[in-house]
Amino acid sequence: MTAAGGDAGRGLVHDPLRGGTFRDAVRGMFQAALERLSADGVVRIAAEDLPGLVDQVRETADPKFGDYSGTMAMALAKRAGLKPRDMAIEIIRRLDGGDLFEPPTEPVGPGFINLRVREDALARAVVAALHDPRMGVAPVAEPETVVIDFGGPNVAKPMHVGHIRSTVIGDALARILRFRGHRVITDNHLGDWGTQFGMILWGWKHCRDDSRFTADPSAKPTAELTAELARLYRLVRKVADAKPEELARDPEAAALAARYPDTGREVLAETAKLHEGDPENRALWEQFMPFCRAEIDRIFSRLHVSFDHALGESFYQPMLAGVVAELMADPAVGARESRGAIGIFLGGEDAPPFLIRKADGAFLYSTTDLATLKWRMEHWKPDRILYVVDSRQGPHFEQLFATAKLWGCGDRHRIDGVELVHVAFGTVLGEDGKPFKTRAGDTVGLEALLDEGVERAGRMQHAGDKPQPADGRPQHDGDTTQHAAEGRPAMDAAEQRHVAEIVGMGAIKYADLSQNRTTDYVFSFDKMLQLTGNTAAYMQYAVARVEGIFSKGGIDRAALRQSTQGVSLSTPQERALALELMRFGEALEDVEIDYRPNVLTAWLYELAGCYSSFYDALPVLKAEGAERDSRLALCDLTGRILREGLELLGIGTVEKM
RNA sequence: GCGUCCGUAGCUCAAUUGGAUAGAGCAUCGGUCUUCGGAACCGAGGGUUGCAGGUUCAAGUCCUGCCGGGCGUACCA
Repeated sequence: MTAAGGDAGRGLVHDPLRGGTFRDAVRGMFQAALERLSADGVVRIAAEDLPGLVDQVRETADPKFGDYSGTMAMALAKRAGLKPRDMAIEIIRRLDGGDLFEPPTEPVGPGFINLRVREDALARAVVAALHDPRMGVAPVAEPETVVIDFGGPNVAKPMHVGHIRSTVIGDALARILRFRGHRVITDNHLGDWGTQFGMILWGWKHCRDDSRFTADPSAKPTAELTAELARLYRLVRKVADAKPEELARDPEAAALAARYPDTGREVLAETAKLHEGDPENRALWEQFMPFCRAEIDRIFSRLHVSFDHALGESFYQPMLAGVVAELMADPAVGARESRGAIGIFLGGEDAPPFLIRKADGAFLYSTTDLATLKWRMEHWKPDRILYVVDSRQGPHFEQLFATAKLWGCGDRHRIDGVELVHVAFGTVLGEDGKPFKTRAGDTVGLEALLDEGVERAGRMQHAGDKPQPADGRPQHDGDTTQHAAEGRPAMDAAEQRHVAEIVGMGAIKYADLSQNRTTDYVFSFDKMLQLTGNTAAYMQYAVARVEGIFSKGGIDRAALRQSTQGVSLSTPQERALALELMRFGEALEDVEIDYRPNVLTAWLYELAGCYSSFYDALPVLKAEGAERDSRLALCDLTGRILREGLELLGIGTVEKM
């Protein structure tokens, strides 16, 4: 028997008491009803149409319509020559809600079939989740090996605010897929072999500032060398581009451009020499690389992002010539010479070919990506590879994937089954609505953003939340405790710094993750660092309130989680909270469908909102008996799920803030 | 030119991929404040979803045309 719809199709349990979702249970019910409908001859439904119809089960737009809704009656009606409403009635007649749902009554509007979860079923599901270390979310039935390629900064090139997207989105997807039960392999595909290194080599040779480097640069602290390399990169880039308006603003670059008019070509020559194994360039590269990697590690570690592997472009360098030879020898691919370069003509003669070797003999991004793909196929045998990369590289990935399928990447049988996905994200725009240029020198640096986020979070801790006193005392005077808002727990300076780091970092990550990854967004310091409203701080605050209840009440949470006592959901706030808690698994499933972390942020915001309303309306510690225990159980589960949900986004939580 | 993505409230963004009355945050205005933490809660105002057609039970979403913009378009990554 095959179930349909979402994970149900992969044989997951439908029972919300055993890690299934209510949504899957509803889908299972509709599937059975539709099969009966077809058997009874009301309307013929082909087996292959069933999943699509059953997937039309979703949560309702408004609680007044119940909790879940099926819309397939309206689509089916025409085929059967029935009115949508009559078709809905035929379906309802065959729908068995079991002991999970209120018996459906009659269709609403043009033919919506609405279902409401029974209160006792919801309460039992909450208790089951309370007892479950995974909080009611079962792992996927068929785990896959998923390689996620993200981060991938260019070394020796300073990171700016546009660089956090790949890192933050990729890290969140890795965590979520792992929690879902997949075997996830993360790889930081560092740009350590490209043209930017040619710029640095040229700069090192022509305009290195010796006052910053006396004898042996490797004796210098990491920060000094990397800062000088960054300076050289920015400078040489301007000289090589030789744009009059840029040179007009930078006398040093202008002077160099006048002295070395052929810098652009020379930079490419330095790159080519490095690739050919020129001893001097190779030695410099080896000298710089540990510092560059240390610098990158430092930033990623501050972001709490780690990778299973960091195999940069240089790692694949020895394989590139072989890849090109293979592609040329393979008639299925037909790579050939054109205008001195070597390319693959995927779209016929008219469309631009996929170039894999330049006329000067140097290899390209595309060559490295093909070698990388082959290496990953051989060593990791993935079912899926996700590339979390800027959407502007869409055409590159189309060509890459098309070539990979033609070529086979060393395993022609296997490649057909591998899902290659460009998880594209939009561009970060400046306040003027134009993209931040990686190449423009004056963008907001990533580290400055992180520092400012932490600083603002720190200031918030000292902000008096009551209205300003009449005597106009300054609100922020640097004092760490005296003017803290009443009711806030006391913290020492070290704790405060820790909290500020978590909250500040969370705000920045959340600001990015909460938007649809595919749309461009306008970067705003203030928006990025906001701490009220729909922000990570809102969820972190809800967690801290949960913690506050348990510490103030001296509650034994371990005992609470083993309690066999049921919960009661008699108020609207308790019911709404409970229902939201049970949708954790649905949210995670939906994230994976399109690799969209903002589905999770939106749901977490809903959940935290339900908790805040619950918290505001109903006493917990001051409630009595079974009611108190029931509410404590809801608090515990909410705290755990919020914490886990944030963790899956790479965002930390604190017990006090 | 061709390809591609986009245009939603004053601002920044959502919208379960064709579903019900297009939702949030910020900003504005009003209320909650002797009860577990006010980074909170409750409420109000604010929209011809760029424009014009079309498809159907149903369109911000799909199709056509126009207007405006982003990005890409052979040896950067």
